[in-house]
Amino acid sequence: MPELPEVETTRRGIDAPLKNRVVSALTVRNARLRQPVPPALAQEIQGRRLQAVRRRAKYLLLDFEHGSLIVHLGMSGSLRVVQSGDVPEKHDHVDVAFGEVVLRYRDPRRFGLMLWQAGDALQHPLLADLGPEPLEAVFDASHLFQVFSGSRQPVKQALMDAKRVVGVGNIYASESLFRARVNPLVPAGTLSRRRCAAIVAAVRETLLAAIAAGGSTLRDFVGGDGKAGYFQQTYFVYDREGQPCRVCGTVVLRAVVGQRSTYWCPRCQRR
DNA sequence: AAATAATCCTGCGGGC
DNA sequence: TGCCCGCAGGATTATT
Repeated sequence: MPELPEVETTRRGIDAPLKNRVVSALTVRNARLRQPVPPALAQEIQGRRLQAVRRRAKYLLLDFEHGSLIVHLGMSGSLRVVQSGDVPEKHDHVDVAFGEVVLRYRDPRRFGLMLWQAGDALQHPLLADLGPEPLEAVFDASHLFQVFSGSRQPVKQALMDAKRVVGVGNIYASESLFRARVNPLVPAGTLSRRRCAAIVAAVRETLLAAIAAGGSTLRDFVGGDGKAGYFQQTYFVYDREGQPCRVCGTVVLRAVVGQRSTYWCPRCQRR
């Protein structure tokens, strides 16, 4: 499911082929996403030139000079660049045509979003209150220590809270805590600054490794026919309940924390 | 105020 | 084999 690395890989995949092209048409086959695709979207973007594709958290921002098309892939969304004339399939809900080149949005579960924000995209209510980007310098041990202080939430859950830091979803929360050797059930507020530093480093490593893996195993975002944007990775603990830890061989455990499956190695992550 | 539950939706795997 | 059930997951909203 698209976590930050998949979204970033998507951004890189679609930016080059679409940048500086002018929108010729918008086709909405099914507007019923998590929120409806705005009826006025076509008139906002038609005839306008795409300046760049940015990412904030797991949102993609397709910037035009007067505003941005905000896209979220939800659980099952993907974007790919196809040729006009390529026949859409069942869950291909939206096409943004740039002449012969078409950005095609597919989302079987329709948890995704496609919205318009005039002016500065970061002012949109969904984006305005987000925490720092995990790959930027403001996300550091002091920040994490500060936003964890006083919290009795399990650190795994706290790490997934977008007000504290964005872009750490369920898979990479477990993976990052494994790398940091921190037990996911430990209350966030009890972690020392030093252990917060370990988590910060681990989050960065985990996300960067996943982005690199996405880059290297990239299923073409342009043309082709595969599942755009998803890449399979080898995980340390995620979805490995009952299997041996890749580091020490101890059986990986699973628990539900804040309604989400959480995986860890009880030996590598003792506290 | 903070923790927990429910919600949106479809595909898929397991059990019978 | 086929059907039903439950689960998965991101992020918001409602409820306790």
